[in-house]
Amino acid sequence: MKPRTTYHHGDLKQVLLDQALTALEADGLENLSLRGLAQFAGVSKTAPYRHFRNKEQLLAELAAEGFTLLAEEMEGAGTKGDNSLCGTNYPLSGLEPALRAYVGFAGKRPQLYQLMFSRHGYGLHSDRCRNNADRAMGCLIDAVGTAQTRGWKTDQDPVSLVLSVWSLAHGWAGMLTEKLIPDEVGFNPENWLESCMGLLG
Amino acid sequence: MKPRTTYHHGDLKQVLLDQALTALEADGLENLSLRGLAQFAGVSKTAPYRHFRNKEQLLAELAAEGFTLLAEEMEGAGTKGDNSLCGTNYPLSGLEPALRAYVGFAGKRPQLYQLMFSRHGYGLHSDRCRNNADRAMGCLIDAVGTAQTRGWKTDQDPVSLVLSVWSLAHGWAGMLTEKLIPDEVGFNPENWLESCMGLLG
DNA sequence: ACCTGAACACCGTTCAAGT
DNA sequence: ACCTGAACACCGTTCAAGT
Repeated sequence: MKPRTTYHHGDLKQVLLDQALTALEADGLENLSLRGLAQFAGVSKTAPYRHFRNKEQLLAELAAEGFTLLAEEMEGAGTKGDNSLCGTNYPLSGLEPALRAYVGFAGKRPQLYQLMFSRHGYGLHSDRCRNNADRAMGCLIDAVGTAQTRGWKTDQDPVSLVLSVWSLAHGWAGMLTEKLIPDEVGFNPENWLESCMGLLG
Repeated sequence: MKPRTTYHHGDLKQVLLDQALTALEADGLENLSLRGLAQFAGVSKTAPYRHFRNKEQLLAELAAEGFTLLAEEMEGAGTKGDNSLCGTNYPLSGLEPALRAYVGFAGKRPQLYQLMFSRHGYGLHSDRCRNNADRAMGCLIDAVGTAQTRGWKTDQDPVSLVLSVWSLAHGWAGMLTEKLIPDEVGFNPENWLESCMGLLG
């Protein structure tokens, strides 16, 4: 954007990643180009190759940043059960804030969410992705486990139950990020969460 | 592929669509090119523009074909309740085959499923998409409605309930098409359906 | 009514060369 | 250690011209 005075940029890698996130959310993955990012950073078209093996690796690092954000959001959501509209003694009181945080993240950063969970293995290859994905999943696992100790769906296998609950959250996230529900229906994250809890409860 | 003898192809539009589906499932959307399709059909790079306004419109027609397939699959699934492992008098006996058909479609044609439900409005613009999507959704609505008349979740709003059930199915479809669950977990459509019914039941 | 060829404005990526 | 410029092999798309 602004021309620089030194031959070396100094902070190119992070600028490229930051701008990649901005451009991703603004224009979508299909309009994200390495050349465009380079131009924004005021650098030649091939300069990004000094910091990323290729486009895919840049996207993988972006996905890794996304998993870090998701983990922080989930861990800060109070899944221990202090944040529920239904009262703290309700078995699902920890699950509700966890689902709210998860789907809220998808709603705030739809394109990043889609990138993180798209095939191509953006979310699989790096340890950083895996570790932070595990942190986020850990919140869900804890919340489901707590609910089971309080008598919820005690006949179900814990692993199956977590996967089913995650499916529900991932599905709703997909409907949001892909804009599948017409505006006329008038649904939003909060009233969906309500009907979601109704389905689970 | 094979060179043709007449100046006019005769069947170009459908050949392009057929090959688009084949190439989509084989190599993914990001590797699907109009020029590649034209070359396969043995035609110049610009010939496809005689049949489609642009690449997006070809993809939209492909998505429309997908919704037709999905509707047929769902309507043939016996959602009236004759096809359940749990017995025909179980309230959810119609929901089970509907979910199996829906997720089965996603598992068989993952890339087409993703295209149909991706943003860009591939699934929104044409009436043909909408009509067939409505047919498929109708099966789900019927199955949920039947379950409610048999006493399942009678306190829930029918529309919310359908959306939640659809979220669950769409979420599982996403996990399949995006290969989110490691093979080690050993999950497949059939044992997921079981745990899914456990969550709902 | 349908197909072609040249042309334009984009891509990702490689590589030898510059600082 | 990092950045550049030319070059290559791709894209989607337009348009005047061909059959």
